[in-house]
Amino acid sequence: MFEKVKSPCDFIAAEHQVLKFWQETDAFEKLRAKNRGKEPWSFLDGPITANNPMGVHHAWGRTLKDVFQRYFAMTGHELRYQNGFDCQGLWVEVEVEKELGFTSKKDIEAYGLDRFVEKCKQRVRKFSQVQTDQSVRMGYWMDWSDSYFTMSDENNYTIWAFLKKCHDRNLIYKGTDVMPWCPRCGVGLSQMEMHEGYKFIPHRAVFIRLPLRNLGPGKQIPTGQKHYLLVWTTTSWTLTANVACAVAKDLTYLKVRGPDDAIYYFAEGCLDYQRLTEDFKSKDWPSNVPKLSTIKHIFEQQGRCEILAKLKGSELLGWEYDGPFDELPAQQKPGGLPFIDKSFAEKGATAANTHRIIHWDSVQAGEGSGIVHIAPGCGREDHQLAVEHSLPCLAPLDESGIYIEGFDWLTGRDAADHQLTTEIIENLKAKGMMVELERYPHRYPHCWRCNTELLYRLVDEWFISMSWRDEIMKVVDDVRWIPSYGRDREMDWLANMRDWMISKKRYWGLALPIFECTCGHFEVVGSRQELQDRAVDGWKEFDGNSPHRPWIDAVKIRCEKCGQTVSRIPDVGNPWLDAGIVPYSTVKYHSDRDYWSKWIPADLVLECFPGQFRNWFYALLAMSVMMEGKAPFKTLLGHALVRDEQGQEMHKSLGNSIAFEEAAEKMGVDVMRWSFCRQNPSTNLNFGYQAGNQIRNKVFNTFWNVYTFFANYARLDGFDPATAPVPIDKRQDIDRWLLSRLHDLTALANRCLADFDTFTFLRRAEVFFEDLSNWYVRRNRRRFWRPRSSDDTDKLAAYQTLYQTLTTLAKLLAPITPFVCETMYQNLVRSFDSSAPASIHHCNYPRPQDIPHDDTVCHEMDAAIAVVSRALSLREKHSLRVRQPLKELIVNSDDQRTARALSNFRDHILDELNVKTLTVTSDLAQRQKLSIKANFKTLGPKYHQDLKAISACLAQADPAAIAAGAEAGQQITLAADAGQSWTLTPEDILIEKSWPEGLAVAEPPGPMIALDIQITPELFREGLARDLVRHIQQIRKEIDLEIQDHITVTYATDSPEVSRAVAEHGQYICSETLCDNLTPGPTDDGKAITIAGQSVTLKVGRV
RNA sequence: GGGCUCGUAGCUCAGUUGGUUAGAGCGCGUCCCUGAUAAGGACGAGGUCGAUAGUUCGAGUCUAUCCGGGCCCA
Repeated sequence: MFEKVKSPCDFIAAEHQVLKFWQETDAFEKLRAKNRGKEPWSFLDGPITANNPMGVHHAWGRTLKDVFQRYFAMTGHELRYQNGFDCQGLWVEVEVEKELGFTSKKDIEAYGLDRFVEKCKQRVRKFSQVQTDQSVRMGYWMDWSDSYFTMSDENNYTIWAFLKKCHDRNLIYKGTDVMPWCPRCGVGLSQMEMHEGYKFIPHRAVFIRLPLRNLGPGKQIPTGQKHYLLVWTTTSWTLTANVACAVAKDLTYLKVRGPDDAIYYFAEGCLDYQRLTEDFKSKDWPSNVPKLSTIKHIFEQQGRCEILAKLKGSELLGWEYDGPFDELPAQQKPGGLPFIDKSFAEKGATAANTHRIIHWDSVQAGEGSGIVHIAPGCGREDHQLAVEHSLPCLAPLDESGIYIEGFDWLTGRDAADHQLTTEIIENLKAKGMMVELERYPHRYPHCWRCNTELLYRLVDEWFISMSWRDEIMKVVDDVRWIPSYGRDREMDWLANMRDWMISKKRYWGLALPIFECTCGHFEVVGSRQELQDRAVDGWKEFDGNSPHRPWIDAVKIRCEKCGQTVSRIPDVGNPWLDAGIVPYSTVKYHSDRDYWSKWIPADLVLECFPGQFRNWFYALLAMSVMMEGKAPFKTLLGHALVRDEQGQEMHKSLGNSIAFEEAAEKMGVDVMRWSFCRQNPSTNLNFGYQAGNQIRNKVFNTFWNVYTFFANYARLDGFDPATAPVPIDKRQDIDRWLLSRLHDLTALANRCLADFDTFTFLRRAEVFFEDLSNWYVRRNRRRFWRPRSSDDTDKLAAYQTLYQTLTTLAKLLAPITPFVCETMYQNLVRSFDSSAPASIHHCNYPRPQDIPHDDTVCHEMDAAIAVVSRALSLREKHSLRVRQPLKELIVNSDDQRTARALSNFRDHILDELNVKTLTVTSDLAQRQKLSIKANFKTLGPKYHQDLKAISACLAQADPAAIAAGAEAGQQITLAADAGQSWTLTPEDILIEKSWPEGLAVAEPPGPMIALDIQITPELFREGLARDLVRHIQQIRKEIDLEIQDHITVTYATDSPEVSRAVAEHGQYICSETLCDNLTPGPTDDGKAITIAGQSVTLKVGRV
């Protein structure tokens, strides 16, 4: 027997009950057991960073992952259900540093690497547990005892194997490069990480003048003259490392007499250039920063600006100048600093004596002066230019952004210190080099973790050469990308990426198995065994520890080349190595190759795509191509970002982010899941409680209310789902219609979910709920209320139809909203059939072929609904409430289908519209009253005097006949009694059509229908009776009666109309309201109501 | 500068292989219904489908160019 169901439902409380139920009944394990050995369906989970609690944005991807896993389980597949945690890397270190109150790497070293790494591991364990608990709450079925951790030994050693393969192909190298560097983290940022932290902020920018030593070798500056290069920079600290200046050959430069009557050189295009005019208008422009001046303006302010000559950039090449900080020892150090180039050193080349103008294609006129200050130790392009033009490099900063030895008064100072910038500017002023100081806002990179402004440093790091990118690009087309432009994104990245920088000078992460000897030779160790075999020292200290710093650092090997004892490089690895190796490290690649082949390539990878084309997807593809020459997944589904309700990015600092737990307990997990699944994954999701409420009202309340309606009546009626089904042809058309719709939805659900598209499915499901609730249930309520009788076949048909629909619907939606579907299933199915699967998630997914479909009935219903909708519109237009019965609905139909539909669904249409009769006709238009008139305009000129007679004659004629003739374009002959006759052309007749009084008509487009809106006194009284019923029902509700309770009603009214209505329709009123006795009488403390302007007092009592 | 992507109602978005009158939700307005009821429903206003040109019998849909937004790369 069904349990009584309450409405509305406390969905959140119900979710907790279901969680308990699953846990107590081991539901997940039973599902696994059921599917073990079946065809595999392989999902590969991208590791979630176990560094913080998960947020609602994680829940999107995890919901989709769960949905597809559940679907493929219900269609009889074996799954691995392995969740992954990303554990290693700087992001964890940063959080641990915060916990411990550290501000620099020195703090970590002082604290002790072993303790620090242990703290990192603890943090990962803690948050992996938090995320596990959260995931369980959201109904994510995974084997939570078997999650993989990227910090595992297996994961780390498998990366070693990958790196070894790379090294076997000579792809690993150590390179120096200038890279963005976070002085706080003491670490270089990869190309991948750079993108995260650009911010529009103002810096102090300077125009300086650098005195020319000559105008090219041998061309002296005329005595008495001063010639300057005008140079501009936003990072004045880099001026200390200036080596050269760059111009573009083809650009035009001006020779200008400027301040101090000196000669200045800069690009012509810069003279009047309005810098950052667009940005100045934008809302991002800092309010305290004034608009930028043009060079012309600056010069004129300082005295003069007189153009003396124009030169091509090529004419400036080779000119030599005095650098801004040539007095620094570093500037005078042969070979540069700190990476001393021997060949330069031998020639005595210093930065200071190298200063000259070089060519660079990228120089443009515009921002700045068109003469670019080049500091090869402080900029990536600068460094490349230095290589091309054989310039020494000065790299002034250490890893904390502090000036190294050799920079005199700057040494030991922090380059990012504002005070230092001020001092540098003062210094330039004192040397007479300052021209102008300004504040210049620009997009400047920041560390995406700690928000520190980045610097550019010359460093040495380890790289994997990507010379083999073609091999990776080849497998990109083996993958199905959803959305399809993902493929192009990935290809774009692969075509443009630089070599992969894999080292980081940090502590918690993959220990790069690179051993570099002082002799220059380096080796890559490919496994733990290999390391043990080659260890000459430290194995004992290491053995028993995870392959992390500091323990791994103890192990030494012997250099193959020179025999020296060699240490591992201290660097740790890029965390995308950790995640990219997962299809190998977590799927027994090394221990069980058959198992691996069974699961890889995975059928599906599903992640949030922003960023991942250059991160995880890239690492997966690259590493797998290196390992096995193929892509490790077949389909990739990417989804976009979660925004707040207004479409703003969610940020804790903005106060608009929603914690997962809060959403779960306030909105409910099923609602959350629905909102994720109904979203087109390629567009950002605006997530919030208002949207959630909408979904709960629209979808969940509707679903629940239909379920409640069914369950409570079925319970009262003793409906038994096991009763032999009423044959489909013995059911009503509307039953066949509903089942056909269910058939269609089932087909769509299978098609969509197998194709990883929840969104199309759910949009259709929402329409289905509408139809189910607002059409099927509303239309069939009376079949369920009907008292029991000897022939209950029709009632049974209704129960069975709705029962099948609800149980099928629950199963169809079980992957999407596993909680509410489970709740319904337990009551609808399990309460009767203890042999049914214990959980809905153990059921087979519904198949369309098991549900009947009748095409004709669907089309007919569409036609019937269209008529109803038009008729309701007519009622609306004429302010006729539906409770007021009307006499007749006339539908014009000249096609068979509509006619058949109207006859089949006649009762539904009449009942729905509260109309007495339905007439179908093919000539509704004929009911229009035609009137014809003479067209005096055309007749006048023809029959001057006869007009009156013609007019009289037309008034006598049969309008229909005349109009028909005129419309057919025929000539019309009129004959008067007097014997006169006229021949009229169609234009001579004016035809006017009007509908008879009392008929409301909906004209084309759309089916033409008419409603007889004349309300006779009988109809009016019937309307009154219905109003009374409605009010009595309302009172029943107010005094909390059960639906099966009987009542007595006493009423009092002065209105003879109402009294007569009661007299005529008492029977009807009583049966509708389960009233045993409806009598006039005293109604003390009764309820006063007004119906149709008449006041009535009602008193209702339970029998 | 190059690549990708988007542009449909006030807002958020659907719109299948080109095919009658371009849809939904929210908001707004006017009502209705109520034995699903702390809900629900109907109707209405609101659109040059970013612009222009082209292909076609027919373009929101295909092509080209331009304008505007976003993402990515340089």
